[in-house]
Amino acid sequence: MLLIRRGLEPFKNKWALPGGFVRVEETLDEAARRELEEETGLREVFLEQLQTFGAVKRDPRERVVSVAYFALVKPSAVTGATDAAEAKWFSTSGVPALAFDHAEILATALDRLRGKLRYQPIGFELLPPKFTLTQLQRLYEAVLGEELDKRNFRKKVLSHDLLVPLKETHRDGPHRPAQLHRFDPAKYERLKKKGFLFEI
Amino acid sequence: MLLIRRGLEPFKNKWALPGGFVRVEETLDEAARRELEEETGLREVFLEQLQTFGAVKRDPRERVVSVAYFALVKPSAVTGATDAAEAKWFSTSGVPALAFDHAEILATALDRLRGKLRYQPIGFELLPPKFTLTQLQRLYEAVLGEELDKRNFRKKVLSHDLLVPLKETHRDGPHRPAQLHRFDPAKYERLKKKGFLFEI
DNA sequence: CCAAAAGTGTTGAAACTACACCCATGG
DNA sequence: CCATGGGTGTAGTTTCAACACTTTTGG
Repeated sequence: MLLIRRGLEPFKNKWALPGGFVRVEETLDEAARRELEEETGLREVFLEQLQTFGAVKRDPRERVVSVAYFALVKPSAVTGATDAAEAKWFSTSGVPALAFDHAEILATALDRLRGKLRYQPIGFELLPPKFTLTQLQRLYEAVLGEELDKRNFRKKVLSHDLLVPLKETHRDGPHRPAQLHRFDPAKYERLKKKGFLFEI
Repeated sequence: MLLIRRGLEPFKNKWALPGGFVRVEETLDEAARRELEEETGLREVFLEQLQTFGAVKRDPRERVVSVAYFALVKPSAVTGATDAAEAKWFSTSGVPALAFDHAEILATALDRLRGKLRYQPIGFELLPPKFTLTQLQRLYEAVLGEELDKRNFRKKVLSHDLLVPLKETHRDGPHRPAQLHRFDPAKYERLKKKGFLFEI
């Protein structure tokens, strides 16, 4: 996940989720996209409203209600040109103490991601356009936090008839090169809309 | 669903979802519970944040962001003493035109309810403490909008080992009386917390 | 005795789990 | 030639869907 180090009080020098204020003339979704682009330079990523946090004292200065969003972003795609003073990618296992109630927000986001991954094909947002089945499996294992059986995983994924094998292979070290795949865009969109039937 | 008829402009005399403003010294959840109690007199019901709606012109007067909640309430439990000038229960099939973007909010809530019903035991919030398996099945059919096979439904529900058959029966017309059941509270709470494993 | 809802089992198909070996390559 | 990850098939078990008749009661 992408965190920024706060430059101002309160919680000065603590890590926090990136965020900002909604403008009067933009929707919540637009505000989230704008902030994300300011932080990462990325557009056109998966972005979804997570939940709204409204505990009374969550900001010690005054009452603040935050509408949290979560985006799925490939770290490799972030070119480094960020808005914030200091921004850094963290893995789910090595999260530092966070400012405000951001730890709670993060936990909620992870729960949601794990839940969604099981019945929606959102994992693919995190992969490059061409990928190997092993990369896809590693992604699922990272998010779900458990190991998956290689043969069963492949059977399941391929049974959805969503992946197109490419003519290219991915060479990576002293072993047999891996078949590259991409999504069938039409089928992918249909599944994403309907939401249904993924489950690994 | 419970709708109220608006007494003031804008959308005067249109039906709308019940709602109100969050106070500075209360959380969002507290505000939702307070409003619900003012409308229906009910406390201790299932209540969950749905989503936050923030389109720019959703209220023609000024910019308003609404944090929508949905509650599961037995209409029979509402004693009639409501806050609003006119309140009425509607079925999902006979919804009138709604004020603001409330039709969108309602559609979102129904989607969520249908989704949740499949993997969380929330349907039970809508039943009396003692109920028959047929009542439970009717509830699932109403929410999911499809007919279910009686034998398969019973097998599935009973397999969760969540229901306790009572000594009483439910007499209701010229036919065999139905066995009444209640939930095993401990198992029910555990399932509700964990969320997992329901699926009909 | 009749109408109406309650209650109950089986079978074939499909999906899931567990599991072990050969393949192609770079060094 | 060897170490490394890529790739493949099967069998036993479990779960799912489809389907029809008997039971108990009130009128």
